[in-house]
Amino acid sequence: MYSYRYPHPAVTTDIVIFTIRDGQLKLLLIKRGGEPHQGRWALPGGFVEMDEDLETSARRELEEETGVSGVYLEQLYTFGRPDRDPRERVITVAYYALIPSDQVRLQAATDAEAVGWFAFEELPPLAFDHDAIVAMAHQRLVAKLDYSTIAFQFLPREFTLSELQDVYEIILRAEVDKRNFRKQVLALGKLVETKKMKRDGAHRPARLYRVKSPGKVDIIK
Amino acid sequence: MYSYRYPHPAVTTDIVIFTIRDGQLKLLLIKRGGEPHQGRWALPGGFVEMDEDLETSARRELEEETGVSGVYLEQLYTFGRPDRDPRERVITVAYYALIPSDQVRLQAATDAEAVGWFAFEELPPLAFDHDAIVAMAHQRLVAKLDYSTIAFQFLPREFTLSELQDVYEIILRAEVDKRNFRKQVLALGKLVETKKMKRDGAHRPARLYRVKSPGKVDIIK
DNA sequence: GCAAAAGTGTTCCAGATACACCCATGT
DNA sequence: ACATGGGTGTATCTGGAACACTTTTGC
Repeated sequence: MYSYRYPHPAVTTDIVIFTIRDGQLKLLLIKRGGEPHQGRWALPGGFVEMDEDLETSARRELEEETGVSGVYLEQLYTFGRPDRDPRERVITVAYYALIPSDQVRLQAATDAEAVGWFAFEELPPLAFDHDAIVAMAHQRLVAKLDYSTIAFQFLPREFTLSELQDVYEIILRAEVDKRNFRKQVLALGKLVETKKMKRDGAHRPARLYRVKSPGKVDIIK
Repeated sequence: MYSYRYPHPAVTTDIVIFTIRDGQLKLLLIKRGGEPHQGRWALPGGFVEMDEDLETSARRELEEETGVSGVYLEQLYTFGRPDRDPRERVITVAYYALIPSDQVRLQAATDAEAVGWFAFEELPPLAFDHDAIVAMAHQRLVAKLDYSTIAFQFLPREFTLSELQDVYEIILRAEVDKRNFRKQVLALGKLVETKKMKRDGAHRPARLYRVKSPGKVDIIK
């Protein structure tokens, strides 16, 4: 037992994990195994341990659910309405993560019945206030697409410009002009072309590019 | 005594309170009355009560220190390094607030030796990791100046365009072209002119304006 | 009448937008 | 040979930047 002179809230981290798969923006949810909201889908997350940093806690949860590490992770917002969890006062520091589309391999989740990727457009009802967290994460993602190089984080180490354009079109839900897109993205000077080409069908092969400083997200406006 | 099966961190809110006074960007600090960091300057803040929302907690601290309410307040970031407070694990949800320059009247602080406004450019050494919090708040403020109407929050109900321009010049530490500034700010359609003029010296009186929706901060880009 | 801040338009430039055809490949 | 996605350049538009003089007041 741990005792304090004043009441202390519980603190958790929850993570909105985005990826792009099958031409859709998807996010990872786990089915809750216990009460409250048993059987409902929820964001992966858990209690912050006393000797770990908030971001460390989020990365730990992320790795437990997806097996991935070293991906882009950013603190989103802290949610603390007193009634957001019926058990006790729980304040959650929400993060969001972007997983390259080739690194998606789910783990057997420890404390959840099931894990699944859901299209952002077709989410099931979520536990707690997780719909508000997801909404804010999506808003942040869309905003950052515009003024940062965050989109690169969805792609594998080497990728074609068309694949990069797809990321933008899927997230923005809008078509992008190919010539302008290539001009602008190359003008950023953040990409280098490789000597490799990608061949995947009855058409001209596409040049593969990679990011000059992978993992780094730059502000570009 | 309050007991838990697992250890719980303490949670506080700290507030970076900005105002503009004497042609300078200033922020409010309190001198710590107790250990740790006794006698050092620190951000106002305190423990979150179990039945209050995080923003409510921040507003309560704000009102205790400055007597102001109803001002702009926004969550900034949550800081939770395990060693940021030597007493126990303390996670702080940082907010920042903007006080109109005519509403500054300090209260007798309850748990602090002294309270004072400091120019942002000449801050004393701060307690805990408060320098990092202040740096992030300033960065956010500068960024928001560019793509939102946040600057209006520094001004009284009625103000001149020159006063508004001063806010930008002080925060950006750069001169702004008067004609372009007025053109752009009026084109936003967020201001209405009043019939009043401000007379304050041996020069032409200035038209007073007010914000169409005070309290509201719009994204403008 | 002079000092001091308020108020006012136009030109220029750069970056964003719109737009259509040829290329390399697999079948 | 044809279907498929890859790759490329120019003209136009628009919003931002630069820039100087007249007006109204208090003393």
